[in-house]
Amino acid sequence: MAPSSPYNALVRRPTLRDVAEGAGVHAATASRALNPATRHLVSRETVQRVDRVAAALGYRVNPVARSLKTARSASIGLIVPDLMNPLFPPIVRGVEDVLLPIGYNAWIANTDNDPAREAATVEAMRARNVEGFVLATARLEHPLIDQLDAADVPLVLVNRRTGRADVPSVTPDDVSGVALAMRHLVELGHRRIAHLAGPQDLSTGVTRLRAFRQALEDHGLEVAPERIVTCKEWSQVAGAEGAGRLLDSGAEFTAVLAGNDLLALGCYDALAQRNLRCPEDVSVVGFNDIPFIDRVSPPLTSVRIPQYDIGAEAARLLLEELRDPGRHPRSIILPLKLCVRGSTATVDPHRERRR
Amino acid sequence: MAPSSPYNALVRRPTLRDVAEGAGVHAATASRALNPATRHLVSRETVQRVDRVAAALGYRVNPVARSLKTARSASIGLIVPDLMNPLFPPIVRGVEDVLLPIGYNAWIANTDNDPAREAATVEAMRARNVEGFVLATARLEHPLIDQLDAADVPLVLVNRRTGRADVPSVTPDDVSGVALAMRHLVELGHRRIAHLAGPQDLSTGVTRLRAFRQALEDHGLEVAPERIVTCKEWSQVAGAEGAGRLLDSGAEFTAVLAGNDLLALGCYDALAQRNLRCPEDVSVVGFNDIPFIDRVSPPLTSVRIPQYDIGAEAARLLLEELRDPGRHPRSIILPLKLCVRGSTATVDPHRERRR
DNA sequence: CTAGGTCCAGCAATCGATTGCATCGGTCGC
DNA sequence: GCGACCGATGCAATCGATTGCTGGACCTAG
Repeated sequence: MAPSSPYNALVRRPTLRDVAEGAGVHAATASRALNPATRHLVSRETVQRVDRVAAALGYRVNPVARSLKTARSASIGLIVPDLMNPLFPPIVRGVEDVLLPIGYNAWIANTDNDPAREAATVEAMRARNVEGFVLATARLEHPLIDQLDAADVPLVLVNRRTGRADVPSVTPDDVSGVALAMRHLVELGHRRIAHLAGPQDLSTGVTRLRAFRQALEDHGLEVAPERIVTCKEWSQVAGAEGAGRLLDSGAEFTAVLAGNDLLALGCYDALAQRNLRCPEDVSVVGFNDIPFIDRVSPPLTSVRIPQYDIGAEAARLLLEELRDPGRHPRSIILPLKLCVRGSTATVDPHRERRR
Repeated sequence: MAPSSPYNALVRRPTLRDVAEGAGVHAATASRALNPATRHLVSRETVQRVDRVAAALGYRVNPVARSLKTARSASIGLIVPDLMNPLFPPIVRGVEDVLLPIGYNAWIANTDNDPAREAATVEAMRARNVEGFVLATARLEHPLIDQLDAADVPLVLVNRRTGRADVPSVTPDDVSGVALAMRHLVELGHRRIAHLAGPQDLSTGVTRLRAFRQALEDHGLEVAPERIVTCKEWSQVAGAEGAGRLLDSGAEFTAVLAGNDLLALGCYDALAQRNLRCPEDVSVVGFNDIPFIDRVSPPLTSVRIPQYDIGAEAARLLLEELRDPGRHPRSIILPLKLCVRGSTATVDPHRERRR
């Protein structure tokens, strides 16, 4: 159907001009009548007339034109490092469930942990006038975030934070989470506990490691450097590799606190490869309590993070920022709880002596 | 900083006019010089001059303005029913990995299996001039898809299809997949096999059920209606409920073919609740081989779907459609293979007699 | 020497909505 | 009875890029 078709008028999306014409008013008046914020500038009857015509024609504002004019978009960018990590989908849901009902859209993007891809995505979204970002990709050193913050782009970090101070964020209370896990292990009789630490360029990795050390001290246990191994990334493979190093190093321990669930899974692999059993030989605790982690074998004892709430709170925080930009940045720390499952057991005194 | 700040010129994103001015040409010329498709209309030197100025100013085209004018957007919509289902993230990745390198963006959205939310999202995306859709939400009866198709919106369905014929799609070869799974069970000695069927308003649910019946016939086994139970949705809860009905009905069977992995997990739950063991008492086969399903207990034997490839192929198909809209719709069916794991075992002749 | 053609670049309209300012009729207060 | 004000609406510029058309410069062929 050629654009010059006589039926064109019927096919084309109605524009504001069509509505205005139908209602016998100027487009400006129609615009004001349709917009709740400016409706009061237009007489009662005109508003009704315009509304009726708009409904009859099935008029919907063209967001592209509006966005060009207003430099806004009623949408925000939601950037996650890796959608395949089960941690993130629930966060996405939380964000969406808060934003969608009030007419905001969340544009989801995956960076694949690639800063270049992240920069490109953020740039593309900014060019499309997104009004702010929820970022789940923060590193301790994160030039892009510094730059966005400096440019006063509304921003909320989730899960992880950057080294810079005052970017609003919603994060789990990692310190308490580690403390919970450690108390659990100590109560089971473990004294020599190892830590599979996460990447040390991420706040979560650093914070959990620090909290691990602190917990050891709090329980009067020795802080043995050989029981701490750092993994390059939050993945099962890296976890297996790290746990392998730990096991092969000859370090003595009866339990492992893994920096997150994927590392814990990797730890399972390393144990199995060496014919060690969990929890009989080594207890393992994870972090995040990602979906389905209660179904692995053995079911992983893990620190539960309120993933959905993190997303929801982040969305609310961002909306606050959008509504009143001058406001002092606020961060939220959400409480955690420990889910005890089959991967942790009391330490076997016999084995304990042997190892 | 007020918008009238003297530094405004430095702060503001450079526009095409700025570039044109800097290069001493008209904006139209700058536009043509910058656009590869129209570059040939401009003299060599002018192109170079404009390029240089654009680079110096850090000019980037405003996609909103361009989109308003051209009614295109270099982006497509990617609609999934439920991001929390681990099946979908790999598909998303596949789509992104094909589109991003060629300058297309994928706007991801989650419908939460809600047709209203889906319609709203699709409408919002169309209003933003997305050039096409990859839909993972197809139902057999799907008015929205019919409507999009009728409006000649470029469309590719993934994973599921609609009842209407000629919408291009990329789907797994469900029939062969079921055949593989069934042959495996038969080879293990199973003769009485039950099916936890998926929703019958989805092509996957229907196709797999039909293939299940066919496989029974092919192996000369009885098609016993009491061994077929339908689940309302693809979820663990629905699977547990369905398997519960199956187990409590008194139907006799030694193996269950679950319509997908989540149903299989639910089946595990129902078995555990009744103190039945898998695979000793009942073998279970899943479908999709979602991430981590090899880690559950027992590791699930499942039909592997090339999830990433489904996404990638869908993106390629959509690009083809965009490049030459007249073309006849083409669909792709991807081959599957069976991953045999711990949830299936030879049927125990003793138990077989007993049940 | 001129008609016709090619190449290059500018002009101006356009996409669709928003918004500061002007206008106009009418009311109110003095 | 007149200026001030107010409420309602229209006018026109604007956001930033694209593109059909026009026209000038220059070349070539007849």
